[in-house]
Amino acid sequence: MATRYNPKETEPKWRAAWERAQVFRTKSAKEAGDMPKAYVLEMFPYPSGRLHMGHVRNYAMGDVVARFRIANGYNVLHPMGWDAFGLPAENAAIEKKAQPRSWTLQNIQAMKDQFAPLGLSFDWSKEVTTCEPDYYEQQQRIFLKMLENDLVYRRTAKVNWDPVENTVLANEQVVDGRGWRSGAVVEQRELEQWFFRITHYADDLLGALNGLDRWPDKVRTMQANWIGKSQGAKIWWEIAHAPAALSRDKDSSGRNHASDPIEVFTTRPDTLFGASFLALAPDHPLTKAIAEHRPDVAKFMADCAARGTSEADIEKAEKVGIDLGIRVKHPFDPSWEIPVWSANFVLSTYGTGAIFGSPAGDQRDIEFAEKYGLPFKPVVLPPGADPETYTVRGEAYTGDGTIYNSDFLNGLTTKDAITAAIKALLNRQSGEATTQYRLRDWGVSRQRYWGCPIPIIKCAKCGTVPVPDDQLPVLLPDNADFSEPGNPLARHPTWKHVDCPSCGGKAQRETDTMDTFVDSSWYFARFTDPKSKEPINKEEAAYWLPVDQYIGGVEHAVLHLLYSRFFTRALRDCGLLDLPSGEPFAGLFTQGMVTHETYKSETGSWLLPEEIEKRDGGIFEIASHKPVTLGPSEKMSKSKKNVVDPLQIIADYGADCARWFTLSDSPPERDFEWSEAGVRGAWGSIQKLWALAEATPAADDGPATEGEPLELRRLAHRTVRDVTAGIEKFHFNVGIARMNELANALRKAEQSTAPGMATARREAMKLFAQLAAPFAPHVAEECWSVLGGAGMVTTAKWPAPDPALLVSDTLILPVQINGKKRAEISVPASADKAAVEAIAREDDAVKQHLSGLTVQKVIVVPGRIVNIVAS
RNA sequence: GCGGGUGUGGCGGAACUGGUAGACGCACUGGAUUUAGGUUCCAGCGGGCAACCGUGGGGGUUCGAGUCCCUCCACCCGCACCA
Repeated sequence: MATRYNPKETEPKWRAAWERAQVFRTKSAKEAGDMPKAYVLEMFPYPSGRLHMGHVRNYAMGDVVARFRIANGYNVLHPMGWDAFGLPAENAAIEKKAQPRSWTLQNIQAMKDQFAPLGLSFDWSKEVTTCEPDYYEQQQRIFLKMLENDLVYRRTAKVNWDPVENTVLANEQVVDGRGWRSGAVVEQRELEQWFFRITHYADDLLGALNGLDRWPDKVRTMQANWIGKSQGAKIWWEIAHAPAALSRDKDSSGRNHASDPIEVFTTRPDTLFGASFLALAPDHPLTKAIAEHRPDVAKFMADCAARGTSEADIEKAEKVGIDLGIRVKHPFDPSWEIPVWSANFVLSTYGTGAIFGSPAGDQRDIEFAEKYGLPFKPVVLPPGADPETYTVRGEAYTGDGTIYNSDFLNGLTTKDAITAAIKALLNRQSGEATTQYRLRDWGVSRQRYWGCPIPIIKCAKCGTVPVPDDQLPVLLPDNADFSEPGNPLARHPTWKHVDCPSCGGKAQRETDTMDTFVDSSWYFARFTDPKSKEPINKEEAAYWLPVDQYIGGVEHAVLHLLYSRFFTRALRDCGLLDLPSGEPFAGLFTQGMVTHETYKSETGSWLLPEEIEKRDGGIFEIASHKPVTLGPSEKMSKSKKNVVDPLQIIADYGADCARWFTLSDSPPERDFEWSEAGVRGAWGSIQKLWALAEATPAADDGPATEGEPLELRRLAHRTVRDVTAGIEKFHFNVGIARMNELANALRKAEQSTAPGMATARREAMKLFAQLAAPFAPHVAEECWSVLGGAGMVTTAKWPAPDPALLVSDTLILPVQINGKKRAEISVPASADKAAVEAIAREDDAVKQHLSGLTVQKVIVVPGRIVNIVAS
């Protein structure tokens, strides 16, 4: 008699069995012998304290890959850890009067308990927690090593300053020019900040993207755009005339604004003869210098600084500028004087913060020149245009063409003119070829408590002094005061006061902590030996890295992945890591989000999925029986209440069902729509798998070499082939579809009494259990056990399809007449083209369709199709 | 504006290098089992009475196009006054 599969009993049983047998324990490089290795990693979570469906989907995918590799005889590293520093802990500390540390550690424990029932194949002995001293001590060591190697430096930089919170805000925390929490208007402030010299690797980070052939193109493109390489020229414009009031003294950077040339970057030196003006960023040092004696320029600067930087603001912003009263000499004609303006559309953060305007060839320049009546002429003649009549008004021409109106560049193509112009600039020592990047150095200073302390001591006498190695880690004090805004470290009564390691005098600690992106930029290397006394165990890391398969959300496509790629290069060049390529992740997969329908009550408030019911073709609120408005399926979020609690699903249906469902239906890279009906479908699949196993005969009944039994075996082996390929290609949904087909066939086979069918069913069912194991591991173990499989299915050798069973002796071929399918014929697999054609011509349906027609041509594609062309 | 992606039944989606479009699942319909079902099982399920028509629209290459080429449209994502 069939029993119902009960995950509540079965799932804990098998998790305990895996634990006892230590099946997920990773072997070290030494222990592994000649086993192939596979490092499978999902992006580690922030310990919010609450597991959500996105986690389930992410970790279920990684688990399929990891379990598949284990079954294929790989030494697998599949670790888990916690990205545990960051703002939410400080917010909790403020709201709940808890300490960030205890709040975080509680959350970690809670989430560990929530992860447990999923049956994931983690080796918990590799656990890493970034807020623990054993982790951040090593991060401080890395920081100092990078400082030694000139990959870390300090400079003043502009930051978003919240005057109420007394802290720096990340760009993401500035909403419409105001602090996201305080609502205060954010100021731009100059602060001393620590930077990682990521730009040192800009070219390599860009070039090496080509080699990452197991990364999504989308992510590679996004990174390439982010790095933003452009080739062009620097041009030095000699000052012809500067206002008398402009200071003749050198400024702090050693620049004399009244006489030193203005440096400009351009990608279009070919348009130099079309120059109409120079424009400086409003916060360019020269603009500032002028502003000191020109109130109108000072006001212009202030207006620009007050203007929002959001996309919408930029869209609307009109181009405005102000003449600075300076004139510069054209590099190719010193008698030609060009006015220098400051303009709001010039960014101080890109290039040199100064441009030359060539209005006929640039849309921004033409708008600016026309607005202020600055004269200009076209210098690029589009193909086919008449030089006598060609004019440019309103709309710039940015395409290629022939250079004219341009002295020695006349007649050259755009491309040749660029080369010629750069050569001429070099000869006159007024410019040179150069490459610009959009990428900027990574500012890591945060005026925050809950982060990795920067291991630096500031001494009035000795400057910035690294904390000596034997004094690491610089521990966070555990009695931080969050009762006032600002950085608790900076106002802590004792923590920051120390003696200078160099001179022994009174000194102060750096009170900034590191951006949490630093923590996640090297954790994958730490996982290879999380207890190491070195930052990274070089031997283990050399064995395990790069990560063979990394899985996570596409929201990390740029920052996290770029920072990590930088870090592995920096670690390598500091001698801390043996990874010649510098690439941390050989394979990357970015999965989609989990979405759910949204529901709104009559009163307009959002409703939870469990607050509604669907009946009679409508949706109603359970409490009030009133109709509910169905909204689009969106990413699960608390604010829209379209969330489903994984713990509840696991309690109701079991982990296998939740895993199976999140992996079915949608391709993993796309969004996945959670639905109650879908879970029940998955529940049915799990029950069916168990029912089929239980109904499988206990003994063979002779050879299964013909008829239905043979067909079943063929299907089973095709399923092995297709599920294997599905896992390797991340087509989990297709793999599950193939298994459903096998399940349907096994169900049919229960009705058959053909001799050999018991043999075929036993073989097919065991294969099925093995194939299902990475997806639904608990029920697969239970099936394997009832089928009499040896050992555990988790460690059983992954099956290989029998090639003989992947081919048939007879084939069903479609027959087309003039490209339209008219018949199906059955032919021996061994039949040659002529024989297939003969069979096709004999077919009644074919004969009928050919009556009255003359056959022109017959195309036979062996094993595929027959197409008869007739008229 | 630049870059990337997607478009196939009522829905999610299959379809290897061009070769039977709609696998598998959901929803729905009919039937059987059951005291009952949000159970299980069986069957049907793109449109059209049919010839035929159908993979966002239009054109093309081909014996044959969801797949290749041209063009247009819609939606999504990333970046953005980047010189």
